[in-house]
Amino acid sequence: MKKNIPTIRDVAAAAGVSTATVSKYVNGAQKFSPAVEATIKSVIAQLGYRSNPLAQSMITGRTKTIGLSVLDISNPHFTSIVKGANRVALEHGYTVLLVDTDENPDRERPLLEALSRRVDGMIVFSRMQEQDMDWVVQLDKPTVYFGRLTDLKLPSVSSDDHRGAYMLAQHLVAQGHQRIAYLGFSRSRRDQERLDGVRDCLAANQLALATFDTHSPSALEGERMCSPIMLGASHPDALVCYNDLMALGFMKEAQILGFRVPADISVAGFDNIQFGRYTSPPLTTVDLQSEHMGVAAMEKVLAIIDGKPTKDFTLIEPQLILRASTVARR
Amino acid sequence: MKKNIPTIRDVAAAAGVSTATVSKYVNGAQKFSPAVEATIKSVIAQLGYRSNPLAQSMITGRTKTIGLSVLDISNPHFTSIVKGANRVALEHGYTVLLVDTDENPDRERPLLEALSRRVDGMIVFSRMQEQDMDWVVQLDKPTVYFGRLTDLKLPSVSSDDHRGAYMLAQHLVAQGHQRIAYLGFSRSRRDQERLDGVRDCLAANQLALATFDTHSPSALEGERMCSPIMLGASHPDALVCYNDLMALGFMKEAQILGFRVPADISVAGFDNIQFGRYTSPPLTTVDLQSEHMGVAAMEKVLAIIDGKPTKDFTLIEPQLILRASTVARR
DNA sequence: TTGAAAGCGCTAACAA
DNA sequence: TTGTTAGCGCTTTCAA
Repeated sequence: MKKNIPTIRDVAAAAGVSTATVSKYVNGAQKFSPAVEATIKSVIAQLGYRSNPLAQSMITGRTKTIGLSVLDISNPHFTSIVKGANRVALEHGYTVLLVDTDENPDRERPLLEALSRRVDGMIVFSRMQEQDMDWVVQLDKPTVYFGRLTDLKLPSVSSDDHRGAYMLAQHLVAQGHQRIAYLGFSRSRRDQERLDGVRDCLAANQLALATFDTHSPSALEGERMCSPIMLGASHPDALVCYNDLMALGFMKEAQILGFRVPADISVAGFDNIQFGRYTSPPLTTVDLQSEHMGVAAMEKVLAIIDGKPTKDFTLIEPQLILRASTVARR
Repeated sequence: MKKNIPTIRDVAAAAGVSTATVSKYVNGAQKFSPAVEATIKSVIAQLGYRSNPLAQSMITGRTKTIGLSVLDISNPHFTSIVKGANRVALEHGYTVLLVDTDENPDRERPLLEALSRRVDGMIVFSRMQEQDMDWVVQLDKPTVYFGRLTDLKLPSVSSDDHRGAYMLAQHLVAQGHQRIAYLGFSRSRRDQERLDGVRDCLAANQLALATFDTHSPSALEGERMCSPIMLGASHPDALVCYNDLMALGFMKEAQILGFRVPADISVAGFDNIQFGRYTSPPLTTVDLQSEHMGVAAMEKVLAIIDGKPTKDFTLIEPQLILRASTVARR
């Protein structure tokens, strides 16, 4: 079953032309005499020749591949990002080299360093501190970063987490909630923005904020933190979770503990993952436009590669999605 | 900011040795005199040299990359497959080149043909008919296929859908359900197996099966099909859905229509996606071991590449996950 | 243990 | 329009 894959030389020989001519024909680089064109065409068809992208890439330095690094593909937020980015890549004739760092920061650097040599550009979602990421810039490869950057000179795409959080908190306050709590994930960069957004809004309304933290941005952590939050002397009347996964876990556990959502406690999250629609009650959330973020990031990195103009920073507007997991208190 | 990336020649020159020596050193191909080894080592560190994987690949013909093609990355079933496959790949020093065909069969062939030249092996989840896939074999690239194959000579990994469906049906029958229906997705290969599994079990129990079909394996389709199923002269007392997404959509819509799950109708799906735990009621399902399928497929393709022995066909045992969306009728 | 030399399959000047 | 030639950065005989 071993086939001897035909090379450009085989085609050239069989067609009685030079390899350069075949190369130009394959790349549609110019016009040819009808005779030559016909011969080459038929020889290629007959031999089943296809150019070797590796050899091609080595010379041109372009791989038509974009590296995309995410923290955990099984989190629907990242899945949507991949979905959006992949669609745009495909439309432009690129493929996506996926890297799932599995929430393991130690993996990121070696993985990305290796990646950078095999792709034309990269899109990076990282949990590293900004000051620890200078090496990414040194990689000297068009790279788009997810999130806000203060010093690092990298183009980026970010959701407006502070704004989204503020909007959500504003809504909870307007609904008459008095004892609002935040269940965060402090290892994330975005956690602080969300926390600040909620806190700023509550402060403006003379309300205090209780905070809790988790070890991972997962439903299981939401479940685990439920009893500490709910079974104290008094419990919050509204809980903002770092993301929808946590909110899902929390709601489930709260119901097991005998609490009613939203009667006893309103619950909300971030991301607007599709599954928030299918819980009972459906989940109020801040739509960070994950898929759009993926689209924007891919468009940006492709623009950079093509030398087209593009903004250094793209901020994506969040949207508040109101569902039945939050309810007016008066 | 343009850095002149050092090549093996730069290293050789700076170290006063030949490129061949550097190459051997980098690949740890043999022993060296301490002096040479030390020099090369320090020069490499100083120049920040890293070998160009493209050039390397062109010569060796190995890219350390596995292509993985799925139908829709936003379906958690596929997400889990990717997760499992990616983990194994990483452990073996490989990366995953992801292809999301977006449930578009026309895309598969060109995408896979292009992919095949850039990877050492492929793992393919397809919606194409077996007889239309001979070209995959012709690609002459180690390829593992997801699903059962009758004629095509390709190693494969499959869930035992018939078995899982039978188990689920058996359970529903044992619970005393009399009017069981199946909400399928006939475009999928696996649909027939699941349908047969349910039907075989019901036939063995002298029970009839009503069937319905959908256009896509999605929650939205589950929602859409709810009224046709529930608002006829009589409705089923149990519904088996093609997958969990459909079941989630169906349950939500049924509740909106005023039905209680499982009191009015038991509902079950396939895949055991993590979100089935967070609905009310939580979803009974057949765990097809998606992540394990990804692991098995990646292990298989790597084994083939390494020339290690591996079975042509791996069948993965399903597991019935009982939750509150199904209930005894007597 | 080390190096010289011949490519891998292709592209990119430049000439013809 | 077509061909010649010189590599891209690396590995791999084979000889020293």
